[in-house]
Amino acid sequence: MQKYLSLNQNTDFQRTYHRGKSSAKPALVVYCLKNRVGICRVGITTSKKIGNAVQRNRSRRIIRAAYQSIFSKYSLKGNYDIIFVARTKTKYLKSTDIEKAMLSCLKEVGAIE
RNA sequence: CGAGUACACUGGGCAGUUGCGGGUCUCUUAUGAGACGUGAGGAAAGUCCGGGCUUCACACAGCAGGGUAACGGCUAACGGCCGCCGAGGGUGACCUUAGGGAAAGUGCAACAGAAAUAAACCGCCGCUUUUGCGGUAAGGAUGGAAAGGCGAGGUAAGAGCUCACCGGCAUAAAGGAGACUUUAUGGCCAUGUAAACCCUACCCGAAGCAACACCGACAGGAUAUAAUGCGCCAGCUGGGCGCCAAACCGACAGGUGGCUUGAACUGCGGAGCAAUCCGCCGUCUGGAUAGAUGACUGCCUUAAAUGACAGAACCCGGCUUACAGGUGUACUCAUUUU
RNA sequence: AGGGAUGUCGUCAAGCGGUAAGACACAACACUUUGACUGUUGCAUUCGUAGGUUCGAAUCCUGCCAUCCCUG
Repeated sequence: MQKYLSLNQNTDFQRTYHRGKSSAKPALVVYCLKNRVGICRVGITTSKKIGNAVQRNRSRRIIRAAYQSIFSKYSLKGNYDIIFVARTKTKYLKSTDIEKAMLSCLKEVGAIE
């Protein structure tokens, strides 16, 4: 079981966007960067482009369920800052579809074997 | 059966696996584990009104500014709601309505038309006579609006000049809680616009939970020497209060409280046409702080369940806007049958 | 949470109740061997949208919609 904290500072988000590796799928976008904090940190971005508050909350919850499922099965190679960005299609998908896309993204980035 | 009107309700349910926030209890211990129970709406939305609460003189005055506008009631309050009156619409159930004042004053009314708030272009009549004077507002084209409408009498021609009916205004009486309604009498008058300025009546102190209070850390600034100073209450004028280095102001960025028992909700009874109010019994029913209430699967109901609109951020009362589908109650119209 | 502004042709815009200026662009014609320049002509199913006030509304009032900005 991978332990993690939530990423909540704007400077951390900006650093990850600028320096991190990224991988994009129609379902979502993943940014990833190694950190020296000693624990993994996860952030989610849902912009106003996604829709109203209900649709943004739905996207956030699906993504959270997906990475919780992944962290219970796999473990990361090190400590990373990971940001998941929701896209317009995200709110129509199931969490299992998101999980597949997320896994392939994380492999592409190199965080998971 | 069809077409409608008004009001109210609903907005999938159950089970399993696996997660999250708050609370209570227990055990460990100084952050973990376990158990129990709980966790978004009718609009939580828009932020258009009103109030509570907090701070500013336990909070003041005048002006300025803003708001509301038939009448009676309800309410903590309201620009809200209920009832009712007037006006308008609909065959009807019913719906809509910013609905005070135009004889306090000012402004505006383009174009057209003779003339637009003030009389005379054509016309009609009389007298003069060959172009004028006087009377008149019946008729004429324009316009949203042309000096109440229409008919009769009357007249030189006409005219509310007189009369009947209708409409409007004033006075009186009756009914009503009142707006108002009805009846009688009178004279014939007064263009429209106040969602133009304005007048009248009533109401409004300001700012907002990022308020505010406390704790800890960081760390700067200016002025005066007891008032003719500085600061505070949106604008102006008053007026008031606080203050002397252990004070004042500004900036930075953490934690705790504020935080959910409330004009609360369920049920029963009573008052009232209703909005609403009163009494009794019972219940505790979100409180996050980058933000919880989720994900997946199966079964059932269904036309459809992946499929209405939509996510609390201090809290209430309204208004407005969005909303797939479904349900109930009362009523109206039309057709057919009895 | 509080406050403010704007919406007019494809674009930029004027218009303080009387029927929508102007510029660029676009289209047609003329000029030219052809093009550019230049000239002439044309181009607003109604001023974001739905109602209301008024004889008359882009303008006044009210409710929505969209966009932008400010304060903490």
